[in-house]
Amino acid sequence: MVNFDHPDSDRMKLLLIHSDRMEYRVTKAIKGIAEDVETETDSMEDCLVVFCTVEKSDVKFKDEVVSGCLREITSVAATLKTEKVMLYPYAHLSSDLGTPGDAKEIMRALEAALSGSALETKRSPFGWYKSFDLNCKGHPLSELSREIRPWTEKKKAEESKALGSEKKARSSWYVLDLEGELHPVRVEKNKVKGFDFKGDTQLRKFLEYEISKSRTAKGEPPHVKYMRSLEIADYEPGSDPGNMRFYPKGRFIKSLLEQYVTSEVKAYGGMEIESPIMYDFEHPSLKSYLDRFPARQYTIDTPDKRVFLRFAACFGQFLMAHDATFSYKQMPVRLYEMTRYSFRVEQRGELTGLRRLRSFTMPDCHALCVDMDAAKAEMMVRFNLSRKILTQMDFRIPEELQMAVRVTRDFYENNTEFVVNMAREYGKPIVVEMWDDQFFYFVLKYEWNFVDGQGKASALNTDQIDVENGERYGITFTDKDGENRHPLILHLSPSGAIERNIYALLEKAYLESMKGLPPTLPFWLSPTQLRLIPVSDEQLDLCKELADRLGEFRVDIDDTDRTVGRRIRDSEKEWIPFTAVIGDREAESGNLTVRIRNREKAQREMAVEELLEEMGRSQGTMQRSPLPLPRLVSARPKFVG
RNA sequence: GCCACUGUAGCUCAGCCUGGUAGAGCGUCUGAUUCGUAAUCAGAAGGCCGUGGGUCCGAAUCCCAUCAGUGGCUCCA
Repeated sequence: MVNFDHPDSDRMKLLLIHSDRMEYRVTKAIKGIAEDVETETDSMEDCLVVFCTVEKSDVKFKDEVVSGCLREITSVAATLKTEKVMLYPYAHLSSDLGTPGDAKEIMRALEAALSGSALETKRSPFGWYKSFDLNCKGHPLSELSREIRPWTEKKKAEESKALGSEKKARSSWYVLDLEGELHPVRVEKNKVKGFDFKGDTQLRKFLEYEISKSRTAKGEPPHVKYMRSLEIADYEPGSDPGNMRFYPKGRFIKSLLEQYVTSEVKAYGGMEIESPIMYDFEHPSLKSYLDRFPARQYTIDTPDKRVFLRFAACFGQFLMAHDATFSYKQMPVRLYEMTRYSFRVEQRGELTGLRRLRSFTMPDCHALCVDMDAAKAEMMVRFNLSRKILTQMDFRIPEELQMAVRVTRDFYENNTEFVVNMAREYGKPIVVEMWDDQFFYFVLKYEWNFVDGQGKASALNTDQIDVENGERYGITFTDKDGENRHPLILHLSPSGAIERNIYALLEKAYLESMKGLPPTLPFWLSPTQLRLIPVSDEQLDLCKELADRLGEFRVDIDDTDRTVGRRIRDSEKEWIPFTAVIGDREAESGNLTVRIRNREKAQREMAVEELLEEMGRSQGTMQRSPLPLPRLVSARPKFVG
């Protein structure tokens, strides 16, 4: 389905002949479409004759087609060392012609463009039957055909336009401390200078990653092995790179995270909606938005049009907001969607494991605000929402995440107090990247970044103050004075991509293991929370009873025909937080001997009630969900190795 | 997207340099074992050597292309 090029029929076709002499004579006008002619005959010597056919779909991308043709013709002419070109409209290269009117327009534009270059150009008239004499030089390059793909041309043009604006985006880097002092930072020998990090190596590493491009990575990131050995996710060679498969345990973890984030955003006041994943390239609002960015969308052909896959929920929510009626009294209006999926065609070299994907699941919550004061106040509400969500996912804030604010100089100078206050709320110094001009649709965005063991930084949450799209999408609200105004829009992803949360959790576990602690997942996300191991078949029924009694948690039973030691090992390799061996002793006493992961060789005898309490404390108030796999380990397929 | 490296059994890898019958451990299956906190024993099955071309009497091995993965660069709405 995914297809970057037009189908074969959707191409401007050129046939190029390197000729000693070309001469034509008009014979009969075709009624209704013939151009006026000044001369009935014309000729050219030692030239490149270009037969051109304008196809139906070229019409949508006239400029791109003309510039593509110009590029091809001038390049061929240069190769052949000729400076003369004869354009010859030739309908017979296509079975899907454009209209004569469009064809004439494109032909004329092409003629003008060629004349504007160094080439001497003639064109035979459009809409006439003609006779012609043409000889061909006959050398290997004297007969060539070219196809101009308007879609590709358009993409190239968009890319260069957007990349151009990115290149111009010059920025300065600072660390903002809690006293509100802005410390300019610079790079010397791959080390960041200008601020005393006072042992906050993660913040220092983050800055080094951001501005000094220093990379300490060796080998693949550790989460890749974990994601496979824990049967969470895996590469899918049958898809496009960056599109992963999720095994039952991975789907389960992802699903719990999705449910949790959604429940928090709803509690904050986000109205959950659902929007299409694909959008029309030719929709005017979308078009000008896309022009802002390099073309990194998946595109697909529908039976009737060419569409792109969304890269966030912006379009769906903005188009919905455009048609909604609301006033300052209902604001801020908060729209929310857990996008499964958003798509970005990230560069091949940037795709590793779960850190960055081409299809990903991202919560996206927009708040429509009446003015800048309201936007700033709302941003702080969401700031705390993000903090709660990421804290519950087990990230320690501010220690484990590094905050960066990207802001225009103008906005910073007028809102210094606001930014300083954000740093204070965050609880430690933050990185500030300041642009001299506004290149994107927002004047301020912040994000919290996770720095992994290899020193690579990835943004988790982010929120932005968007000053453009209210107008671009024609979103309006009625203000107190009865006037219609465009809202400011906040773009929040309170957790960032869910897949990236899993990446960060796994990398965090690896960092723990480097300190000599067993790697773990948060209790509430562990697919199995308690494993029961019957010493022999005789205890299997007792295990089933116990599993039922502990049924508010996810309990499974390793009934395989292996030694106890081996089953303990398997349980530890699965990172199961609680493991209990059930033998005659337990059958008699009614108590459990529980092995607790994440504590130094903790092995305790406890009553069932005690264990329930202990697990209840670990669970807290977090989402619960039943076991995603058969309760008996012997009944499970193995998905990886 | 660019440069480099890698691709052999479900998994991890040896074999490739120097072309000539495809190997190990783990996992799986079968049998034995009913076991007390990180690997019970024995046997068997399992391979278009990523894919497509080329060179050669002969290719896992040499050459080209392509796909996939990894590192670096670039990039990250």
